Amino acid sequence: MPELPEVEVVRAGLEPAAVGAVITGVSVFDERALTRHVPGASDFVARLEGRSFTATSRRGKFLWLPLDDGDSALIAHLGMSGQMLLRAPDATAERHERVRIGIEHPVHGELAIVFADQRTFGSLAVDALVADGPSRVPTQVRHIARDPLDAAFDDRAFRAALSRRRSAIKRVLLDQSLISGIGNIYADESLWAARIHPETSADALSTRAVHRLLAEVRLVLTRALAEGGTSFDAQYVNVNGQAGYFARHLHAYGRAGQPCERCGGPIRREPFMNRSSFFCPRCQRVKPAAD
DNA sequence: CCCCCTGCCTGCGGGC
DNA sequence: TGCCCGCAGGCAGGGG
Repeated sequence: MPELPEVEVVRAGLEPAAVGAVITGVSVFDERALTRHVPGASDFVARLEGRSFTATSRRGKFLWLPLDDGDSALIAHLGMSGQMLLRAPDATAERHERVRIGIEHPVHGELAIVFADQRTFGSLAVDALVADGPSRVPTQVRHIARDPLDAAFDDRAFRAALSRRRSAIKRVLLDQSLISGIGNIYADESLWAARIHPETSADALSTRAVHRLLAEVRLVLTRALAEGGTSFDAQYVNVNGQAGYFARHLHAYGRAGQPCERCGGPIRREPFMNRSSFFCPRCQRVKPAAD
């Protein structure tokens, strides 16, 4: 599923092909892929054709490519099953192809950026860039917090925010307005690594436990990125259609009933926010470990 | 502000 | 074999 590492793999894959490329044509096959672009398909197309991409950027699970008008960007959110694929300009349609953006790159020549999405939770848009401190972000990204791999992420402010929250720590990790880029998989993996029960009240975590958790979040995300992300099925692939390899390194997520690799006890699966939490009830206690 | 809930979608696999 | 249903889950928006 596309969380921070997967979106970053896609961003990095688009970068060499997209930056400096001119948009030669845009085809919208399914308007549901433009739910984030309120003015509709014809406006979307008009704002892209003839423009060039000047960069690629990402915050949390949002990625965007600024345009050469200097004031707008193509933004993409992959939802659960969105894919951004680089294809030959005449490549046959993908199974769930929603949008195709033809580009001409000064070095790589003609290419197509294909947005395919089985469950249509993802979408594209052209959005205005607005100031956000020293940087500029699309308006739709303004409310998204910096992610834990961002140098400007404020650990102290995060800890202070946790101390004011009584929600379960896992729920807080999934709140993109507080810390972005973490989804169900990496929340479970980080909590397992930090030995924190997902239902622990955020305000019950010691300063030490918060630091441990942040360190594990960063380790998990960094390792997953190095492995090209987590792929369970065909839903997550990079821009060349290849799966990532981090699934083989998961310690908790998807391992219900299998032995915890730390203590040997069985990993438990529990319903959580209309999905599941995977954790080790023996080494992840509701009370944070006193260390 | 904080918290909680719902709607948005499709494909797959298990159960009968 | 074929049907039904549960499940996967990020995010926006609205109500309390």
